[in-house]
Amino acid sequence: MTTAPNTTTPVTPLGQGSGIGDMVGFHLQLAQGAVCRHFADCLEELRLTQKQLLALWLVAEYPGLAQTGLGQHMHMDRASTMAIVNRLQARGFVVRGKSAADGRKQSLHISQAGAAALAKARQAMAEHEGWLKARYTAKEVAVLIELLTRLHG
Amino acid sequence: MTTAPNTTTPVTPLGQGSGIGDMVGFHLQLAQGAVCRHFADCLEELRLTQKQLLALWLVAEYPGLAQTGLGQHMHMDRASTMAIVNRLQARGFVVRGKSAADGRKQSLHISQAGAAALAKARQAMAEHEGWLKARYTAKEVAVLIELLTRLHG
DNA sequence: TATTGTTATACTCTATAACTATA
DNA sequence: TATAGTTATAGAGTATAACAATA
Repeated sequence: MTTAPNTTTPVTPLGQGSGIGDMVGFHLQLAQGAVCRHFADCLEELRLTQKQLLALWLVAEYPGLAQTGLGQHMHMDRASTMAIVNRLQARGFVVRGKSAADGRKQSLHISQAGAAALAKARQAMAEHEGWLKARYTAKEVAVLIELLTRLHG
Repeated sequence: MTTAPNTTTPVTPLGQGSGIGDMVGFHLQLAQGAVCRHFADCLEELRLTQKQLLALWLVAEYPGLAQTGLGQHMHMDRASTMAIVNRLQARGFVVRGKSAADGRKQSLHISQAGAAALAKARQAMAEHEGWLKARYTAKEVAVLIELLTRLHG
């Protein structure tokens, strides 16, 4: 037995019928998905994902950062951090060195090629963030960032 | 040549030095990651991911929904939707039928086991959302949902 | 021709476990 | 003992391409 077709079903992203629209988690998930897709379009040429660019950016900002430190900044465990750094290193964007003070730790640095890629990525990021922020006022952007920071800060 | 160790590097999630903290996309990514991890903890017993629960919930809310319709609600393409529905079907939570009106379309329905799992998931979701919303006032929750809806709506 | 579902394939991210080395 | 890195492995999600069935 089949029911009526749903060609007339309204495509309201998250309906209010059963409280599904009241779940912040679902809204966050869909918003992140939309932003991630647009990010991928903007950085298609550089072939950098959100995670990869964030890692590259952080290594540039904190020269000599260890992998565990990078993982703490990005809220990732050791194995996940390894995977990201491996990809950046394979493309020659990041250099692994030994920490002078603690032999167990890595000392991550951005390479010349990495710095060049980061510079290009920053331009693409500006376009991407412009698209994102176009739907907000400056004050709303600040509010959104503050509210999101309460979740990951 | 190695640089100084970074044991003293402050773990400020997104520093302000190079504008990285001004990127909404990064904040969104980290927030979604944190929420996703807590979601996984709360729904560990049911072994349902955010995507799987959202799909199950939508099928329950729109009986007879086709896979393309489900994909539109969740902003996913056909192949990605297939993967989600396959997992739900493999666990007996969702039933595939043929649409009576359009032979090309599926007619998705929730099963009895799926409804039971959804009921349990709703309780776990309440705990999860409570944890999430504990850091906001009711008005802030409404603002956050509205701002996120502008991204995926 | 266009749409829907399907399969195959590949890549990214995530996580766990076990191992090595260093503290 | 604890920490940092590494490797192997597995699962989830995402995406593209090609194909069959139906409109």
